[in-house]
Amino acid sequence: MERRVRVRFAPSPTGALHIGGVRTALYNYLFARQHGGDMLLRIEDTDSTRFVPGAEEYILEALEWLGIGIDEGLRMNNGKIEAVGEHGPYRQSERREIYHQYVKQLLDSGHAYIAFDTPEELEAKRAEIPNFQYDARTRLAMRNSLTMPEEEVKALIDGGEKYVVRFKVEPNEDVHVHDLIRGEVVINSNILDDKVLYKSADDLPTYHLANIVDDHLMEISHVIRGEEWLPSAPLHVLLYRAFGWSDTMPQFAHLPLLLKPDGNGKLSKRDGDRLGFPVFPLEFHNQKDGSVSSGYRESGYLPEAVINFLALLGWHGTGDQEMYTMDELIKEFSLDRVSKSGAKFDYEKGKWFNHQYLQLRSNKELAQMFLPTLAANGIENPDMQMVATVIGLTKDRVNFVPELWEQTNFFFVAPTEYDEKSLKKRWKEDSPKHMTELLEVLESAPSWDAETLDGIVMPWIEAHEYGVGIVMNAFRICLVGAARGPHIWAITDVLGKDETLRRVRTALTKLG
RNA sequence: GGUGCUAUCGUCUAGUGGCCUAGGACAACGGCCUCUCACGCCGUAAACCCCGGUUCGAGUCCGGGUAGCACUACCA
Repeated sequence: MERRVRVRFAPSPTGALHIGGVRTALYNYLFARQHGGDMLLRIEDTDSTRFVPGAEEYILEALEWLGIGIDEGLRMNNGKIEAVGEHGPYRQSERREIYHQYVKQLLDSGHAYIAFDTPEELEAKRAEIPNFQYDARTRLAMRNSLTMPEEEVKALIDGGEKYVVRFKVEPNEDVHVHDLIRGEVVINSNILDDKVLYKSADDLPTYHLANIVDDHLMEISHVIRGEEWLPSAPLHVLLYRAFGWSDTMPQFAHLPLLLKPDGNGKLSKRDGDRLGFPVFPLEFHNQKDGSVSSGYRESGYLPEAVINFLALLGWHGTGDQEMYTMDELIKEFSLDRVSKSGAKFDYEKGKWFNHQYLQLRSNKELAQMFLPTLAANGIENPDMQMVATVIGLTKDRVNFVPELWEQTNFFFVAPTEYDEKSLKKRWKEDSPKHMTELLEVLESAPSWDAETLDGIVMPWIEAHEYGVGIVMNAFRICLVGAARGPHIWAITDVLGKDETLRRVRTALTKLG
């Protein structure tokens, strides 16, 4: 009775893919891979009014960047969207005909009915009656096929009257939902309303109907989605039953929500710019309202860092391990180790993860990634060997690739001014004298490498009792422009003899 | 308002009745390293929501309370 594991990620193309959605996709992916099953991607675009152009491409591109592979449905292939699989189409807007027959099935079996109440009428009703709900207690007082003669219903439809199909929820029944994370959840059907399943206005089903029909037809075995869906899970159970699909109903797992780092509530798309960190994987240019939202990729995040960070927001392995590769996650992940409570989004930890993964990347690779930042600072066609070297010297002090510039700028551009604080603390009365003498010592260096320089400079300092700190810090200011940076001989090594001496002379002129 | 879910350091979490004088990580703080700034290393501070019950024994099980969150659309 073991069923092939088939899971799906089914976003709506209503904008950029929220980071919480990314985590849902990730958990689905990990679960599928672990069980040797299939990960499907389906687009749920049944609300034509909320469609945002470019959102679909964005979602697919984001998943591709993160390494969340799609086995079936829609996916990116060389920058183009492709559909793979035998259960298509994978866009709900292209599945109209499929839904028609299932709407009819429910209508014919008496599990659903046609309703003509307009949105305005319903709004008025809700204003008039507190806590109004379209259900077993009220539907007989509304304009629907339960209260109107068959001929009238037909006449209205033929006359082009807009209508919806509602699910007929039987009252007072305890509906059981078995959740893989939360256990048994019981909800009485009285609190469920007769949900709209289909709207004739745009000839499209609503989420609930489309979702159940598609999951059934696509042979989904496990529905792993956000906790916001838990309240409607009983409705879905009832729908499976109405269709006669109870025996193949997928298992449910409702994931804890991602919460705002400050205050309370679930993390929303707006929190990103408000709190100063991205809530989207990629930068998104909303073609509908012209807004631009920052993304993890553009902020300098490595995909593996985002994956690791997200994986641990709501899930934890058996030990104290924090660093996980995707393969390790696939091996270790399990739904019963997913937390039940919501997780506040901790951006600081995300930065730490990126720092860790940055150290794992090769200097050569990082040099390539650093190119745009260099270009932005006027450094074109740099010596890549040299770039890799300076990155090796400084990468352990940054969290993001672009931050490398602050650490390495002096390697590319000689200081034109000198940091005042450093000067005050490290540039002493004797410094000009020391630097002048140092110049001579360096000139006489038989070769230009750390060992040699250290071998002649240190004894010279000692012989005159100048103090290592005093001399070296002044020297550092000449080369860097401030009291910071890697080991001094590492700097001279990259700069070379000519440039090193030139910088000391310049400093001598400027600082006196 | 109704229904549901949840509840361990500031944050993410470990903990499935004795191994818990509650462990790890991020952040914070202190120290070490050192020519500087960092990194790194070492250390410190920091939590079982409350009240009952079960039990020889409860962070862990049960009940109640409280709080937070989600849902309550012809949105997903």
